[in-house]
Amino acid sequence: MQLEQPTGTVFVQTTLKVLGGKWKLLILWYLKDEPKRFSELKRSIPDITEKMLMQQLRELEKDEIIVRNVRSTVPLKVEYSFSDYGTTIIPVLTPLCDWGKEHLQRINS
Amino acid sequence: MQLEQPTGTVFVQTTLKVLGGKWKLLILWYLKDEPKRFSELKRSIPDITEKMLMQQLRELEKDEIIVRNVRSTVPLKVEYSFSDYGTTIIPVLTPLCDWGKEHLQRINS
DNA sequence: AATAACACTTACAAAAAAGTAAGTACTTTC
DNA sequence: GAAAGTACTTACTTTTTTGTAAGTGTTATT
Repeated sequence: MQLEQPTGTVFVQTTLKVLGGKWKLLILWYLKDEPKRFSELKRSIPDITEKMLMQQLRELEKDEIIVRNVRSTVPLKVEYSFSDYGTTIIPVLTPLCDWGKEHLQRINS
Repeated sequence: MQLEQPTGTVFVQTTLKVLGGKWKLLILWYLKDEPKRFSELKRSIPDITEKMLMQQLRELEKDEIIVRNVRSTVPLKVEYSFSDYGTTIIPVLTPLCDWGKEHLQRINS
């Protein structure tokens, strides 16, 4: 009785589960250079609703890509930033971005 | 009156539009080494319905990632394979796979 | 004292993606 | 000549994802 090992197909789909959907890549893109607060993210991505932003942040947090940092300062601030583990996904983002750029140029011609 | 240039956020989302969804990465993974016929793909991915397989193949074709080749042999055969342009997406697939593999190990521990 | 900002939460609705189940037209094998 | 394979197509339903719109409790500003 031997268990099947996961294959490449499983691996690519796993990544899509973490990065997929309409907003996650967008959020990560804005977060990758510096931590951002909830309201800053909302301003960076005006089309996202607060509900969606919240939901996607929570999921990225559960997947340990980002961390939520509450600063109990006078006006309470909540900052989201890449976790150490989360930064391992940046080498995925970069080729994704590069290809998208080429593809955009291609379809606009 | 100046038009805004697309940014990195637009680029990553463009790629997701082409690769996103439940099946496309899976299909491309099976296609990347050798051309496959419709029925071969269906056998490789038993869970996909014929409708979904057809739909996703058509979309990948429209995005010019794959090509559809009808061989007018005695039993008519239709082969799907990466286009030359389509192969430019393989450097995206590879990091996607690598990260997924690491992540799977991580969440299973 | 009213208004606004912050970081959310909730109930509900609409839209998009995926699945079900059947059928088509043709060919080959038993 | 019945059954099975190939490459699809269609109508319809279910599920998943996303959006709408309002509200909460706290603090800061005018």
